[in-house]
Amino acid sequence: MSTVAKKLTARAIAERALEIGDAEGLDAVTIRRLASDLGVTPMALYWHYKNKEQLIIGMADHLVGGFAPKPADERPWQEQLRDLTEGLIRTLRAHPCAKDVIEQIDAVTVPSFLAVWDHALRLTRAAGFSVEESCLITQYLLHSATAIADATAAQQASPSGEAEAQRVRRKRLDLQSLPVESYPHLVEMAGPLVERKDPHLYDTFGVDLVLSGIAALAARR
Amino acid sequence: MSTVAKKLTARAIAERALEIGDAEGLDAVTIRRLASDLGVTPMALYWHYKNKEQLIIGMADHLVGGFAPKPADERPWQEQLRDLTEGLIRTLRAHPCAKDVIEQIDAVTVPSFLAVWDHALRLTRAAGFSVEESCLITQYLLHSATAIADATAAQQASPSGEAEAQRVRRKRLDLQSLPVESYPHLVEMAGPLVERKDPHLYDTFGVDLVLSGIAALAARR
DNA sequence: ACCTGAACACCGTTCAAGT
DNA sequence: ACCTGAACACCGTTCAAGT
Repeated sequence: MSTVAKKLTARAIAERALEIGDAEGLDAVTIRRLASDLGVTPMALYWHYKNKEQLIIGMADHLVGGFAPKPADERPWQEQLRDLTEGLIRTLRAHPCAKDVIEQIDAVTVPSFLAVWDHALRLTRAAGFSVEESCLITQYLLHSATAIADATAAQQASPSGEAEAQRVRRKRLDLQSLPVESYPHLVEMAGPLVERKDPHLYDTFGVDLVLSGIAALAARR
Repeated sequence: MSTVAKKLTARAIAERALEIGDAEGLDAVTIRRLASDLGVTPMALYWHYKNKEQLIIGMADHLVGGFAPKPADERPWQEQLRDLTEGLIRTLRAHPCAKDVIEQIDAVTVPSFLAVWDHALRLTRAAGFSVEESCLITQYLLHSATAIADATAAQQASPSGEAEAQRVRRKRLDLQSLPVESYPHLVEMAGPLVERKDPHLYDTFGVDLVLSGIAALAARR
């Protein structure tokens, strides 16, 4: 698999793990599979990561490592927070397995994410929210960004990509064959519910949804 | 383990799986462990669920089966949507493993969830949103409700509950020992970020956050 | 219809040993 | 410092067979 015999480093391992996860799903990222791809013994990986949890943290770190929030400036916090959110979404969207990676770990353990989070906290504090409220809002923001990025990410091929398309068709048929009198809206909206989402709608409408909620609460204090 | 030798049904299996998941985390829910708890061979479960994915769907179904949305009434959609959201949160909060269960499957495959979803779609349509927008909003609502419920759920004991408390203390110390000049807010807010959340704050502020975002977008169309 | 037994092809991880 | 080999204690799942 590895022709050049690249040097085995924590970074190289995380990169290969992300490639596998993006192409075949996070479930395919296995210590043994990863080692075999890297032309090495499974145990070799334990030198660089103490266990699989640390490896996934490494994946997350490499994932958001590509994103650095702009430094603080003089614009209103709303604009800066939108910038941050959109940047995060763009970064996460580059990796189909981003959502699964983020879900499996605690964001607070990811080194490269600390700067993003601190920045977000500064903005919500500047908006007038309390400490507890800021914690809630920033966690909520991460959640929402992840969901938005995932809904429009490049198609993730569980097995072959063709099998995935098959599953989508199956699910739409399941929805459409539901009793119309019980679930009128599900039947009517089966297509949009199940198919790949329009990135533009999510980038504008989705981000608006999240940020205008925050703005509304900031305005009423 | 089982003294009464209860009849083995899909329902009994899902219930036991939820008990294990709530007490020890979803990772502890294993076909073999579950079978042993039920006093039966692992293969016996395959009669009732075709594979593990179907079992987890069964768990989700049993989870939200305890919640039925109130029938449509004449109140404004905002109030009805808030009712729905709060009901969903209360239901999910009863199970510490609810979040992990929901994350592992597609909500559209959970029978008992279809009624909830159809109801939510009706309300967003009534609010004037388009088909695509309604899909986005209802998925977003499920996500947010799950996150809110999880943040305030009964403590989930990974190993013993004591080990979990240990992890929390560790993480707070990690945050507090970060360089203050680089991450001033993380250091300052280490406690609130890492500790169990105040249910009241999440129930009011958190739900407000989500619903006021929806209301704001509805108002501007 | 409902369950068992044995087997297959995997996992993550430990521990001692090599270089 | 960095990697290997062998072993342990698990997984989910299939398939044939029992009642």
